[in-house]
Amino acid sequence: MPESHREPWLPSPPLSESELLAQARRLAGLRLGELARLLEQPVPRDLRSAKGWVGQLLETALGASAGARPEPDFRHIGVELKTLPLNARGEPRESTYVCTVPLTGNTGLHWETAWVRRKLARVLWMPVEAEPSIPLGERRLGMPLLWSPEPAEEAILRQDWEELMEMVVTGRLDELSARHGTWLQIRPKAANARARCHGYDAEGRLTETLPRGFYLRTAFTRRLLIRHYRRNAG
DNA sequence: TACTGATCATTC
DNA sequence: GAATGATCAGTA
Repeated sequence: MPESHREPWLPSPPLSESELLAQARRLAGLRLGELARLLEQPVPRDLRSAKGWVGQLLETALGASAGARPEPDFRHIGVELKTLPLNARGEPRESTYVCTVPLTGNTGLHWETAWVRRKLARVLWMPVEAEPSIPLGERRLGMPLLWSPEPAEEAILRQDWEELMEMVVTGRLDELSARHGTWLQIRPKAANARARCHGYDAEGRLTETLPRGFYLRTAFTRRLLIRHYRRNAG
């Protein structure tokens, strides 16, 4: 993060993990309004019509590749950026979107090559205050965490993924709900409930269905925070 | 009040 | 339309 100056600040993509982490650490403690001012961006009145604003602000500040491409945010170093909205107690307020659920083209798919696994292989978590009572521009960024799943964590994520994808490939889309999965869940991911994409029904026929995404439950990210930020409690 | 299902903005 | 960034908001 630069000292206060008057020229536009245009961060470039980090060349290494350590460079990315160092830059992220410089952002810790900043308020969103301060960061927005450095990047010469307006602060929305609230997030109702700007739900992705915080994440996109951080992408810009850290030099992530913009856009909606299905790639890691920092492609050449294979790191995904995730903001983690925290309540007043320092706990995650929301689940974390991971990626779209592939409803077709899943023949021969394995965990080892699954997009979920690749996305979660290396994540830069950026905690950010998200109490509704705090004006958006006043909310502070927390200390980042560069994270990879531990083997025991990945085993459970894998189990969740395999159970969920088993329902997808057998066409039991009507049974798919957010209630399945220990840490990973599948929920709607669409502009609205009328949105449609292709999937398979139980008879193996192509059908129209609601687009869905993989999400990490707050139980997972809460545990992650405890383990990495509170040694005495972890 | 936690959680699930719904929704918003933008890019490709 | 499908992917990204997520939070909203009704209800169990």
